[in-house]
Amino acid sequence: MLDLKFVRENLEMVREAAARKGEEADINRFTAVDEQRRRLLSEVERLKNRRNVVSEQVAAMKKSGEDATAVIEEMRAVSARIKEMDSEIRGIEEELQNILLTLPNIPLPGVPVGQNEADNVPVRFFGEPPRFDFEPKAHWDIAAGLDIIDFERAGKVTGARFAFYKGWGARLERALINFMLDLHVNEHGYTEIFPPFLVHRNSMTGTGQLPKFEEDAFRVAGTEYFLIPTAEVPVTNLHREEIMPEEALPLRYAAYSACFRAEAGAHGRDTRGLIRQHQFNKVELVKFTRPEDSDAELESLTANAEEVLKRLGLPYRVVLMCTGELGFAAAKKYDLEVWLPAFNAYREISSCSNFSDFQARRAGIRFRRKGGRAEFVHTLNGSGVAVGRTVAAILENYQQGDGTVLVPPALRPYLSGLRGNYIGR
RNA sequence: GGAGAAGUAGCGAAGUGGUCGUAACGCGCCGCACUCGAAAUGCGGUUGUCCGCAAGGGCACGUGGGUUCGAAUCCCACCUUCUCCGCCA
Repeated sequence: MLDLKFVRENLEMVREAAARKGEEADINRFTAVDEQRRRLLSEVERLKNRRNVVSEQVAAMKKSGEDATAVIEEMRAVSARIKEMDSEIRGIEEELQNILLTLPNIPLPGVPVGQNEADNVPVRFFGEPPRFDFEPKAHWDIAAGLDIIDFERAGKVTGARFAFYKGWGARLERALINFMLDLHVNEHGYTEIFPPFLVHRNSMTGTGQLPKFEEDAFRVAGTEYFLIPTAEVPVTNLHREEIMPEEALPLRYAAYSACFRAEAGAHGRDTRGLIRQHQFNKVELVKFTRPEDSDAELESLTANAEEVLKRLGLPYRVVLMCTGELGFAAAKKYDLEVWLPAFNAYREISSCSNFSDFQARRAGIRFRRKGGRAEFVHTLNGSGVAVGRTVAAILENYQQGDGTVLVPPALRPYLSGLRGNYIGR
């Protein structure tokens, strides 16, 4: 959410920033509602001041035994009018709040202006796409051959876009979660969090998933609980409505969670395999920083996520997202894209974003410098990394001509009982 | 699910219809004094937010309603926490 005063004073910038993100900001309606609110507010405040003054007089009159009936009668009318106006103002303020909640964050300087994927800027590459002396298979075919992931039965039991992991498939998934968490906690200095997988509507609003994107989330019928689309939601909201001392910053959390996404509007895309599931596992990195540190912290967060792919020996590239691809809440974003041989392309496996104070303002997350006023923190997060897509990447990049899959060395300590370093031999 | 208790500033806590939330008091924090320095001590300061060019004013005692000329204080509903009982992985 943007600051009310900031929007009022920078209408053109807000409109432009939204346009560059490919969204529309209804500035005219904002201005109309904002002005109406202020008009009503000064009027009702005058009435309230009168009520306060007169109430004091009533007290004094009663004390000295005077008759206050006339003033009380007058105040009855004033009070009724105040009640009417208060309710009108409440309606106006709700509308204003709803407008503010739908204004997208403003991109940071240095973010390339562009409309779509084509305008993103690759900033660095790691590794080489592997060469095969056989026709490489897609991960779902490899998995079927090894009998380690069962999509068909998941369709029977739950529905499309779900999977059963089985045997070494399940082991591989669990090994990756532990490998990633250990790396971030032991070597990168993050504190491990295991969050709730359901959150209340307020938390979804705090991080920006609501109110605009409700159709992308799963909601538990008859409740205000939502299945989390990412651990970002519970972990960022961990410090909602808090004021922390400056020394507490930066806070760095690493959280495993299952993630649930309705994938509305993705019908027909990535229908096979692990790339786009309704439920997937992810290790998420979340940071709270002082405003002046968020830029550097985004770089280190991205580097931390990259380290996962480096150690697994997976070829990838880092892409700086253009304004049109930033999404609603981000001010700057890098995507890590891993090489998938079956797609003959790089595909997103992590998304690292700086949200500046956008989420902090929505969620009321602040800090106080010594002797200063409370300021909003900056929040950042990034996948460190998506586990299902990592499984896909390992299966495809490490597949062998005989249908087996070599396990990357970094993962072997997490797969006790594996004979000969290959799944399927 | 049943019974009970509680939600006030960064934290603890007082305040039960009208000099008052610039919220007593304590802790913490900031400044000053004392000190070679620190501790201890003393003095002073320290909520947020909104409207307004300003002067000034409004709002907020978990949330939302209600009663009243006037509510932290009375009434209703809801949320959260705690204690006991029941159930339970």
